[in-house]
Amino acid sequence: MKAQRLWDEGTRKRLIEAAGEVFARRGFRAATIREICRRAGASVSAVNYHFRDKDGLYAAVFEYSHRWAVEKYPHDMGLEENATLEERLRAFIRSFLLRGLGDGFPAWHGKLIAQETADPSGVLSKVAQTAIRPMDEYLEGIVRELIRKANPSREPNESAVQLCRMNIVGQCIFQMHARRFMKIADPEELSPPQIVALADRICRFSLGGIRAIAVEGQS
Amino acid sequence: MKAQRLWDEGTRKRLIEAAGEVFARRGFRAATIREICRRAGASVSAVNYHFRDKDGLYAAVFEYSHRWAVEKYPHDMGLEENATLEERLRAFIRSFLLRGLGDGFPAWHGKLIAQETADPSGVLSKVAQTAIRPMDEYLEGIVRELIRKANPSREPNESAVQLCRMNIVGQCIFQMHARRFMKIADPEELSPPQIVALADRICRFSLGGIRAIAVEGQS
Amino acid sequence: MKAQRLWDEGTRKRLIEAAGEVFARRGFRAATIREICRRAGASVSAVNYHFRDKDGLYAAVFEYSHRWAVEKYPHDMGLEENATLEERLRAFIRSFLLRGLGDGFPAWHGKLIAQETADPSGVLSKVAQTAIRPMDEYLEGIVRELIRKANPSREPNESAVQLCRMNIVGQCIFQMHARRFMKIADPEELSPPQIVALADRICRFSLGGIRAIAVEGQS
Amino acid sequence: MKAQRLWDEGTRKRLIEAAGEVFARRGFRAATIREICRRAGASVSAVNYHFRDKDGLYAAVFEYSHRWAVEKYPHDMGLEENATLEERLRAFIRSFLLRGLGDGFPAWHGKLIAQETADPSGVLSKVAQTAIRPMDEYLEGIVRELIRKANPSREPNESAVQLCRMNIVGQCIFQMHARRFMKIADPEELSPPQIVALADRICRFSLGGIRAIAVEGQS
DNA sequence: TATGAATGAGCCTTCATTCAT
DNA sequence: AATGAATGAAGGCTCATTCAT
Repeated sequence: MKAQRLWDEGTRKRLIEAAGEVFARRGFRAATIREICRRAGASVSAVNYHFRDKDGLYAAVFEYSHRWAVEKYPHDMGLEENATLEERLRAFIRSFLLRGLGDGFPAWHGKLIAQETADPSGVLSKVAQTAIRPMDEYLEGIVRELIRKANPSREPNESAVQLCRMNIVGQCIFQMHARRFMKIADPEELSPPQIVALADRICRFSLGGIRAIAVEGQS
Repeated sequence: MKAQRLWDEGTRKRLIEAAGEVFARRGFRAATIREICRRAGASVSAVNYHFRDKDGLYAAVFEYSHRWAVEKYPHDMGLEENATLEERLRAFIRSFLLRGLGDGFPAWHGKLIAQETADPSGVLSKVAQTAIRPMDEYLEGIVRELIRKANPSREPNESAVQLCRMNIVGQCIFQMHARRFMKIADPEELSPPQIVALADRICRFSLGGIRAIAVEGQS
Repeated sequence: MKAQRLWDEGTRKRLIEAAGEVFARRGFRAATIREICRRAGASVSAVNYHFRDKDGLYAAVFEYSHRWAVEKYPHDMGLEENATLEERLRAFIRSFLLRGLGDGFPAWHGKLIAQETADPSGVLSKVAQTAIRPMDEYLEGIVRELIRKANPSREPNESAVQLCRMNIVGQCIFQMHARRFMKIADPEELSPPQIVALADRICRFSLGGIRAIAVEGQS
Repeated sequence: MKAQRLWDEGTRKRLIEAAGEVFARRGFRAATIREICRRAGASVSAVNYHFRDKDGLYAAVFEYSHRWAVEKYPHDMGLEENATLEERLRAFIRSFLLRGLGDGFPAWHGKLIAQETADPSGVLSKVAQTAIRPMDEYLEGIVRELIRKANPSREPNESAVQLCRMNIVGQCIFQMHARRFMKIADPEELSPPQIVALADRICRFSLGGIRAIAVEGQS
């Protein structure tokens, strides 16, 4: 009976997983319900039945992957309370990249966000903000403190904080896009250790950048 | 006859310019021939007549805007021969951003590249490489020398060079995307001076990042 | 067990009542099972379970509302045996209009017939005839006698009888349609007294018409 | 060349004519673009190309048939200036019925109006009013004068005028519907002389009705 | 050179229906 | 007795493309 129950929920779940893969690869607009359903082994009407809309399916996928991503790769990656700012930035970048690189559904969420960044579907007004805003603010806090620490003599310039935050996010998202665009690395995805190593270098780069920005206008 | 010639090129040119605007704003897939032709004041068949394909039109637009962009905003922005590496990096970022932010057709090319980065159309296999590779290599050279300069004691690590290059490009492209995604800035575009100022801060950030990467593994 | 029985009939009955409302408002084709079931608080399968078909549900609704209508508004409206022909015509028109105007389920039946008149569903072949034919014949008898009375010198012309009958029905049904089509009256339905008053004027009009037809060809 | 021109316009025209037939028979909602295009020997996209929408096609059909109907069967049917009120009413009813009974496209317009009366498509907000309102007002004027003539002692009661007008229209429209609903007459349509004869009897009936209403409350 | 007419493939969606439980 | 899950058929619409002129 339980197996049955699982199987009953199976279609819905298979639909979400197939959709996650297709949306992540093609983006919202270019993805077609037909392809998704074919992969899921379901009829096209199934989407309408379970999610009402293509929009509804997209929102469901986003929410699903968001929940999953936050659970598996929290922003602080399980850091201890007394972690340094640098450690926290590194953890953040690691989590961000782990969510968006690699294959399989751990990476949907980041890819969806990357897609959404480049070509907003307009579907995710509320849900996307609830997913993205906290992330932004979390990063913002770290950056602000890093700037303050690098230049304690004055209050962090707000536009400098925003600039640094965007630069960091930009570097990460570009990694997600670049792997499809340029054939820099093979089509094969990065392994988690490779992703972590990449994250750490981006962190190092960004720390250097933040400190340079922090002392802007002084030398 | 000359009038004829001019008029002939007129339709073709209006088509390209209208297409540039639409492709830049919507991306290749979402752009429709109808909208382009409506803007150009031409019939839908005109595209197929002049460019054979939607693909053909896209390629033409890309090539056109590329030529235009390189001419108006060369990589080195007219720097003198004996300019420092830092000055050359700053010039490069300025040119990159000037090509992709702002409105009007000076900004098509960057926006096309940004779109292409996020959602490759698959149309630009050859032509895109001819446009993008040289740019990459030019930047690569600057970065390599900057790393060498920051850490003359050893030969620049190749992967470090690539990383820094991608980070710089990522920051720039993100600026192009972000303005549509987040409502950080109004829909109104940045003015050239604002773009230059932004470029200079990104340059400062990147120089800090490059130097941090250059000494990686040493301290 | 009795509770069970009641509940069983409850679902069926709620379905019929919800369907009556929706069919009356939208017509057979435009009505959707989903809307009906939503209103009835039942699952969509319930229709197929209880009535086999959308057709079956429609037939059931028709029969139900017919039975109800005849019971509440009989053709003669409880007239005495010795009522005059004019009184009987007036009663008939009153009952016809009371069945089709006004809101709530007393008015379903007339509205269903009005819909069916304008856009036959093809579902009600037998059942509809059993509902409509007697009504027609009843009216036919009244009309025939009125013609005979108005012109006793000759046997009523059969085509004249049919014409008058159709004219009367046509006037009544048009009242049902008109209220939706023209904004003659507000969306708000007529009260029973208003309906009766309207019926009486249509009766007066029709009596004048019948008499004019009765003497056709004589003056 | 002219033949070509005619043929070029042919598709659009064939579409309108096929649509007129289908809309008249099935109503707006039940009619399908596919059936229309099949009959017209055109692809489904042709509708979109020529009329943008199913709505657009419907509006075009309505306008086309309206223009045609008014031209062929004007309200006054070419009556002379000094025609009596009775003659004018008869002419009106003749034109109304000639527009809606019979087969072929002379009868579309009336059938469309009959359909629209029973189940408003919501498409014809403006165009329908321009077609229907004048007709209504024209009839209204005749009816008002007839009432005044039948009872010169007092000003015609406005609600009486409306009632009579609606009764007349109701009788006519019912004739259009009835032929499909009841099998009173064969599926074969009426010939023009039969239609005229029918119209004249309805006119006689209505005159009797109007006079009865005119003296309402006096005897 | 340039275009209006027309098309076919494909997309999303709705709806009545069926089936296993 | 009743239902949730799932489906197939069909509908309207969009879009890039072709063809004759």
